[in-house]
Amino acid sequence: MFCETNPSPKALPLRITTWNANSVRLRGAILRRIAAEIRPDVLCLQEIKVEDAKFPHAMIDPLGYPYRYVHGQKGYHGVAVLSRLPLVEPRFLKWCGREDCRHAVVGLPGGIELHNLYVPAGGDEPDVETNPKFRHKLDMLAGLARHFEDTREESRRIVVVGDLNVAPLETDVWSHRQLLSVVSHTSVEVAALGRWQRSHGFVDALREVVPKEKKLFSWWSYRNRDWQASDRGRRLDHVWLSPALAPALRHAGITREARGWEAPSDHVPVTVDLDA
DNA sequence: ATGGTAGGTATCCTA
Repeated sequence: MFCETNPSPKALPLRITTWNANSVRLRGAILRRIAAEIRPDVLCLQEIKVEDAKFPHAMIDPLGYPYRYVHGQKGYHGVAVLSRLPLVEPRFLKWCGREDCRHAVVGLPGGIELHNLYVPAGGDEPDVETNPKFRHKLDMLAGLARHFEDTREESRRIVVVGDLNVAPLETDVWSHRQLLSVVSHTSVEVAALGRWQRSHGFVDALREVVPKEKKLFSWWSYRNRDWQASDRGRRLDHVWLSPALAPALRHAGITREARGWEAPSDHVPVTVDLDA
């Protein structure tokens, strides 16, 4: 369905990868492998866990990403965009009246608007009355839905990427039944994510390519002895395309083996190819 | 039902 039309005679091949690095300063070796083996044109990072002034630019200089937008803070959260292509009007958005660095927006050549997001994990208890982190997560998802609904414009060519910290489908977790009351897969979160997705008619790029019946994960906890053997994963990292951009989708995939690389993040890279 | 590991930071918080 996504190969029927060529949206532009001068379509630009564009590979975008999203990855929750879980501390960018510890991931030099993995960043080198992503640059060499996945070779994205644009690499979106979440949980860089570093303030802008201490971002490891020297470590990234050899990788061929001269255009960078860093939106970080000390210790927690933080997002960054590394690009081979110029970034147009890079900026950040704030949510829930907080100073958290969770959302960067950059323009790419061809009029593409790229949103790089880190949604709160939400703590342990899926109860907004007792757990302020869960309330924050639902508030941010609701705020994003409102924002994209209020600014909806069918011609906008939008890519939303990031760690959205919700696994929406039954096959996005290792056990739907056992995770129904575990934060990331509760019905209230899935509904909130769905409202945001529908607010702008976003297409879930990975599920355009991988059938919904097939299990698909992008995160495996550090707390399992053997992530590969137990395979208790979840799909928390996503790429969405606006309706105007969805026909440009050519491929999408998850670099599962990166979970087994030396000194891994608990998340692996998720990549899409567009003819944009 | 529980605890398991990793990262930032400076004593526990977050995931």
